[in-house]
Amino acid sequence: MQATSSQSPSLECGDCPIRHNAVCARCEVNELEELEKIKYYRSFEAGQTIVWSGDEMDFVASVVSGIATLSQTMEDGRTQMVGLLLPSDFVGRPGRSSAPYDVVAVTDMLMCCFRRKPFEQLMSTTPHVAQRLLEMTLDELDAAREWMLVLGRKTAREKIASLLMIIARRDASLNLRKAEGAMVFDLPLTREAMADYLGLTLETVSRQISALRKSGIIELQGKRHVTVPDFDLLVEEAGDDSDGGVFA
Amino acid sequence: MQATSSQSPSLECGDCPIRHNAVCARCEVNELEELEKIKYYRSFEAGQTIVWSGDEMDFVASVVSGIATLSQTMEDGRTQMVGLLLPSDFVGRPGRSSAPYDVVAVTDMLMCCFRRKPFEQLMSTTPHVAQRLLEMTLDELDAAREWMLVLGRKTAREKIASLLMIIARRDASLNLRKAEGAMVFDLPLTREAMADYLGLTLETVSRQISALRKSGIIELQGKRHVTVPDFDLLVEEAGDDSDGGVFA
DNA sequence: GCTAGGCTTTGACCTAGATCAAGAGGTTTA
DNA sequence: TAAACCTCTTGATCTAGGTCAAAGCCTAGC
Repeated sequence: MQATSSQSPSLECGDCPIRHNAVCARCEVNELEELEKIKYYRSFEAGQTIVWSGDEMDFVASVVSGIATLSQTMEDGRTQMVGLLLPSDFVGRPGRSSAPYDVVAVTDMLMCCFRRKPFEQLMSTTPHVAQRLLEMTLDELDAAREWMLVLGRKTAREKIASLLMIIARRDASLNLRKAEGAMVFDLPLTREAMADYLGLTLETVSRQISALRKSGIIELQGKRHVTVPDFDLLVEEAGDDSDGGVFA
Repeated sequence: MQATSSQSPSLECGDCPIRHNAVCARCEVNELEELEKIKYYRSFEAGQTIVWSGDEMDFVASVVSGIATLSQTMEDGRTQMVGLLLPSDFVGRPGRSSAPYDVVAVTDMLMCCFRRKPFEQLMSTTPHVAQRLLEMTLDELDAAREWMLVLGRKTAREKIASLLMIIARRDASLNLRKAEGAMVFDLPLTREAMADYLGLTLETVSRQISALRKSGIIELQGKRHVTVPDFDLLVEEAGDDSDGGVFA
């Protein structure tokens, strides 16, 4: 972790926006106090690399606000995004000191960090943290496997539709709405980042978005603002039987 | 779980071949006794479907011996394998009753099963089971993400080399050897299963295996018996920087 | 207002891998 | 001994998506 970052003013766990979804979700008041003692906040700017693959990583953290990507790069430059980090998602792995992926802030971010050793210590004494972390990891594993189907078997058009679907669902759940009917949201990713996530080139992403627009599946206001007139049509295009939810 | 299966004679946990790798690896003697009380064995024949996606699944299990695949299928028949289950791997998810994937026995198999409810109960009282399960799930998440790079960005030739590499590594670690120099092993999968894992067609798999043979990267005795004269050359072909290990 | 530098779109062309088709081993059944 | 079935290989052709190239749009800075 070489990136510079600013220290932020402290925040009470009780007021924390991710209090009921993050790794601390299941904690009792006394457990929360233990966490409170060792936590600290860091913020990162859009575009900043938070962790470089291979680096020592002496902390773990929860995303409080903002979005980051997790990605792998081959020697020749080909890159594949392997995860999208949204508020309440957990970064780092207890028991491992070096980072296996690059973590890059897509938007400005605030993270709630814990030094790794004290956190590991705390995990063995407060079962609710470990329980919640297991639950979150199992969800992420499901999401990764869902994505393997997208990468391995879906067409470019289906891939784009799948990504839009996930973003729309996530956005809906964030605003406590249901994923159905007409939906409006912003794309948090550039065309290139979308391509990295979908195993495509940015040109193909651009073409397929245009194609979906021409078919009336989506409407665009500017490059990033999307309207989906009928969510069911989008789901259809994604070729998806699962009524999703892993990312939700 | 509709599949018929035979009940097998009991086995002492102390003599169990996966005792030190499975979900029970960290258990103390007394914890093992608790597990012993609720475990039961089932065996399955090669080709048998162990669980159908969507089915109720009222048990969880460890693979004792044999190999199974985890896969997803779209309505139109496209399928993607999302995991390979080897001895000591865990199947099922505490807290979830319906199976998200098809689980199919590739070889004859023996599984050590636990009814889900008692297992969940036991998990909350014996921290070592939950701890180990978290560790195993994190490893699987890494493996899944490693595979996302293979599916999203590698060429057919690199995909095949990656798969051979994983199988060779796993085989070596099973026989307590190092993955290096000359290696010999059997392919546990048909060309079609390999294609399902790699997001390719079986014809492409066949062609690329022939191509690797012609380049001298591998030698074949029959269809399934493989000799790798120089493991480093294979790793080179896989285009892999990571010195692997996630599957090991 | 003008220019520079990101993003994004679109076009023309090319290629890796899919699809379609035929046949070669091998092994089970009869 | 053959017939029926697998699994696998190889060839011919097609196409989705990649590659290369050129502009179009926006915002930022001057």
